Order: sequence, then C-alpha cells, then structure tokens
Amino acid sequence: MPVPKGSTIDPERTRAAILEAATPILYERGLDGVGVAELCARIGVSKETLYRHFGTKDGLVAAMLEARSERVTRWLADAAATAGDDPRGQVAAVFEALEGWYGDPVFRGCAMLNAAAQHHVETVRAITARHLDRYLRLLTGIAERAGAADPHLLGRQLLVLVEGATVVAAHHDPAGAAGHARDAALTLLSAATRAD
Amino acid sequence: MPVPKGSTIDPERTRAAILEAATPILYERGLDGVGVAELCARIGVSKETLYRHFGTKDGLVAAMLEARSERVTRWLADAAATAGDDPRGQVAAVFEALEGWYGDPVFRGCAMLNAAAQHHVETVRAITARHLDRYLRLLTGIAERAGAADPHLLGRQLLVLVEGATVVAAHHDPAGAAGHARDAALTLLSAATRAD
DNA sequence: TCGAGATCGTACCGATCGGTTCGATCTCTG
DNA sequence: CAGAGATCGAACCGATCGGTACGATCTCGA
Repeated sequence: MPVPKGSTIDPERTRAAILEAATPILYERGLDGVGVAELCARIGVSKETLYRHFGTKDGLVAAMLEARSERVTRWLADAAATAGDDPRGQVAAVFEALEGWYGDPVFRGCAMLNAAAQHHVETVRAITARHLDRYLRLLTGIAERAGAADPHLLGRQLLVLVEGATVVAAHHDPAGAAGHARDAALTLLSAATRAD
Repeated sequence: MPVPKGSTIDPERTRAAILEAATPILYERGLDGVGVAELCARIGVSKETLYRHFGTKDGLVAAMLEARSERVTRWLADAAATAGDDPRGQVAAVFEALEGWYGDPVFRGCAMLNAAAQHHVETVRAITARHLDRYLRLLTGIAERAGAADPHLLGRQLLVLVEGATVVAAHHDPAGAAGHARDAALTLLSAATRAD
C-alpha cells in the first residue's frame, strides 16, 4: 500500500509515490500516449489527489522530468567515478554505462528529448536544455581533468557523442551505438591530449 | 491555385500539393500539435479530399516522412558532392550544410526523430530507422572513398556525430553544435586514415 | 452538351481528453 | 471522541479529436 489514506501521515510521501509510479509509465507510452485517467488508475491514486499535488498534467510532467534529469546525470557521474582518476577510463565508463542502458528492454531514448519533441511547451524545453547543460558540465569536467588542450571543446564534442549515441541506439542500432561512440570519444581524447 | 477543382486535371497533383503544404505545418507544430481540421483549413483542402488521398492521418504522416527523408538525404549527399573528391572537404561540407539548417528559424530538429518520439506507431518507427540507414549509407560511402581503415566503423561514428549534432542544435546550442561535430569528425577521419 | 469524377463546405458522430466537483471514507491529532 | 484533512471513486463538463456523410459545385472528356 504505497499511498495510504490518512491525513497527517505523509503529505509529501504521496507526491513522491505518484512521481515514482508515473515515471516509467509516461516514459514507456509517451507523455500524450496515456491519459490522466488511465495514469491514475495504474498508479492507484485518484485524479483529485494527483491534481492537488501537481496542479496540472504538465506540472506532473515537469516534476518528473526534472527529477529524472537529476537522477540520470548523477547515475552517469557515478559511473565515471568508478574509473578513479584515469581520464580514459572515465570516458569509457560513461559509454559503457550508456551501453547497459541501451540494452534495457524498456529503453526508449532520452526521456527529456522525447518530451521536448512531443510537448512544445516552453517549460519542457527549458528542462531539456538544463538537462543537456548538466551533461555538458559533467563531460567538460572529465575533459578538464584529462588535461585536454581545449576542455570546453572536448566537452561539447563528448556531449554530441553521448546524445548521438542515445538517438542512434533508440532508433537504429541499440547494440553498437555506445561502442562506436566510445571509440570515437577515446580517439578525440587522445587527439586533445596529445597536442599539449 | 495549387489545388484545382476539376476531375481529370490531376489526380496526382492534388496529392503532391497536400503533401507539400502539410509538411512544414506538421514539422513546426508536431504531428499531434495540429488537428486534421485545422491542417486542411491551412492547406486549403477539404477533409474529404485529404482522406481520399491518404486514407488516414497516419497515412499522410507516413507519406510526408518518407518524402522528407529522401529529400533531406539527397540534399546532404548533394552538399557532400560539391566538395569534389576531397574526403575531408566532403565531411566538412556535410556539417556546414547542417550548420545552415540549424540556423534556420524554422529548425526544430530531425522530423523523423521527432515523429518517432511522438507517434509510437510501428510504421513511423520503421521510417525513422530507414532514414538513419540512408544517412549511414551516405556517411559510410564517404568513409570508404576517404580510405578509412575501417570505413564501416567510421561511417557509424559519423552517424552518431550527425545525429548528436542535430539533437544538441535543436535543444541546446544551435550555433556551435555543427562546428564541434565537424571538428570531431575531421579528427576521427584523420585518425582513421593515418593508421593504414 | 452531358455525365463522370474530384472537390468543397459543413454538419455530424462517437470517443477521448484534461480538469472539476462531491459525498463517502479513512487516519491521524488534539 | 470529535474534527481536520487527505484520499477515493465516480459522475460530470466542455473541448477537441479523427473520421464520415452529403448535397452542391466545378472541370474535364466523350
């Protein structure tokens, strides 16, 4: 019973439970692919409760995208951290983590990019842009610590590779995209560090 | 008067006119962002005519995506061809053509990727996959003629860069994405040809 | 000139959508 | 025990959606 009925038990827990349960459903079916009524039914919550916590369907969508962006970025940063201080190892770890994600049967591409492609609302586009900013910060940090000649350029190149790999994996080659992108990233890293 | 009323005048011309007029509208607003009624009003055609030619809204969408995929691939191939036999010039030409596209105020990312993110219908996903196949053939051809050690690998890496640049341009950095991807592509090309 | 066929404009259909409302029910606190 | 507040479930609302039907109009070939 993830969402109890009491009053003062957990004003906040209900919201978190809704968010957690709604995320995979909206990701799998698409933002417009599932109505609020069905969503509530599958979550096990009434429409009134959902609307009291999020005000609107877009409010729920924004909250879940924001949470997902933070979560996936942290996950990727953790993956890089497992490689210790080795820059090449960190880059390889990022793409190997992505490879695992691409192989997941529920993988449907980047949730933020999908959302931005569907919902032309400004708030969603802003969340997507912020998400790419988070990725860029992470990748630029790796490039800096690797001693790249131009870490900002390498960071942006890595961002293109990460996003490109995700797109290609989602729509063309789930098995190979991460490996090809990783090889490219390591080549770019070598070129960027050989020059200094 | 793009859509005359007569009977035997042009059974096929009407269909082409609908397709041409509907494409930019569906691209700008999204497949689900504009209803059939409004679409017909803006095209200047009746719903009956549209449905007789395409059967269903999905039919229209599929026809327009297929046409757009062929058209944009041909456009990119032409851009590469302007660089003559120089492989580096061909790669650079591809990304500079993309840069011009990204700068277009109506640029909204890749129409096929957007469509696949919205419409979870199998036919749309198939068209998107075929589209990436077209891109891959084009890029692998360039890699082969450049004498890359592993042209299939380089082709797939270039595909990741092209798609990644398009995504980043659409959602984060319209001005810089193409340039960064081009630099990365030329670095990969150098590495792939230096080895042999 | 006449009829076949393409098109128009509009009305219409059933379904679904996001969102609201309300009475009943439950749980905790005072 | 009493009441405040959160939740439920179901009904309800207006809008919009994709798709169909129909009579009127137009253009062509025979």
